[in-house]
Amino acid sequence: MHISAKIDYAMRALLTVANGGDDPVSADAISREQGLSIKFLESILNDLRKSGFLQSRRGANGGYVLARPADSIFVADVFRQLDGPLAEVRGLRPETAKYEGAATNLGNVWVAVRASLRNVLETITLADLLGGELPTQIKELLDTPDAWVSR
Amino acid sequence: MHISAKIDYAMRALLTVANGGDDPVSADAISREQGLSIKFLESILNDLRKSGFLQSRRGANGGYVLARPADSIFVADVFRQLDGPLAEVRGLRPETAKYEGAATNLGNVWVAVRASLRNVLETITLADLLGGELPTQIKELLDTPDAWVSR
DNA sequence: ATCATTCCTATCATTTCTATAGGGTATGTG
DNA sequence: CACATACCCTATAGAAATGATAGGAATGAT
Repeated sequence: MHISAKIDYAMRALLTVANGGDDPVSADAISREQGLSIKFLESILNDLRKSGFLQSRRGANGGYVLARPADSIFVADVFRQLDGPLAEVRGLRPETAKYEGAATNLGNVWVAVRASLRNVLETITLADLLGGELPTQIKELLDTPDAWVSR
Repeated sequence: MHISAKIDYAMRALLTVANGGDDPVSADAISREQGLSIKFLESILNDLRKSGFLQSRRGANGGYVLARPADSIFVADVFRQLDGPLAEVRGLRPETAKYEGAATNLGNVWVAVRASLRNVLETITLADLLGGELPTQIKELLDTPDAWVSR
């Protein structure tokens, strides 16, 4: 799974905005705090606004605030709006890919992949990430030291 | 997560070959059974051979056989050889991406994503898929009807 | 007015993805 | 030995995605 720069930047931008509370946070401020290219960031902020995650205010002292509470924005929501479905096979939904002969059961793998991604991405909110308290089953995933090493 | 045509075709090819037992299965036969473009398939079969999954035999009655037992080839192995690491963020390993300020905890999400992918892809073998019996925790993932609908 | 800031459109270089083409090479069979 | 079969290698290429950059228009606060 390739997690794109776009999603990574979008999450960082959302967290920075959420961290600012009710005060608008400007693109420039986000760009500086997170070290992101301003122009690329601008286009992502625009996507986030159009997707209903952010509200913007123009002019002096303008910037962005969350359009919804931080505990109602799940990581999965951001993925779906900016990158499309969590899991696709050759551009198809996992459950729609049909297989013949020896590959009959392969579809089950792709559906299981999607289900396991959902278990992570649909349970974590912006508020969780700001507070540093992740859901129990995520903590369990991270508690095995094995989770932190490359294979 | 985009599961590429390459991985999809590779899995289907491996399963078809595995299904043939000790008899070599030709690229042409795989292409016909699975409905895959012959030339693209050939290049994938070559990758699979170089990666140590397949053994090839040239000439009449040639084709491919598994180079290792079907119960020792995990889906994750195929991903890693053909597509690289299971999860990457901007081309980096999940645990190496560092985050500042409000995004401090974001890295945990990516590590959790990888861990959950491992729970699926590192537990399913070619033999499981041929036999139609998947590991218990995968069955549990698939048993909820929810797993089969799009979001 | 002026300045800060978002918003819009266009462009673009690079890489990845999904192939296709053509011929070279090895091997088993008759 | 000839021949058919089938893998093997290199090169090319169109399309899409990725990760930006540029310039200026619109808006809002003071």
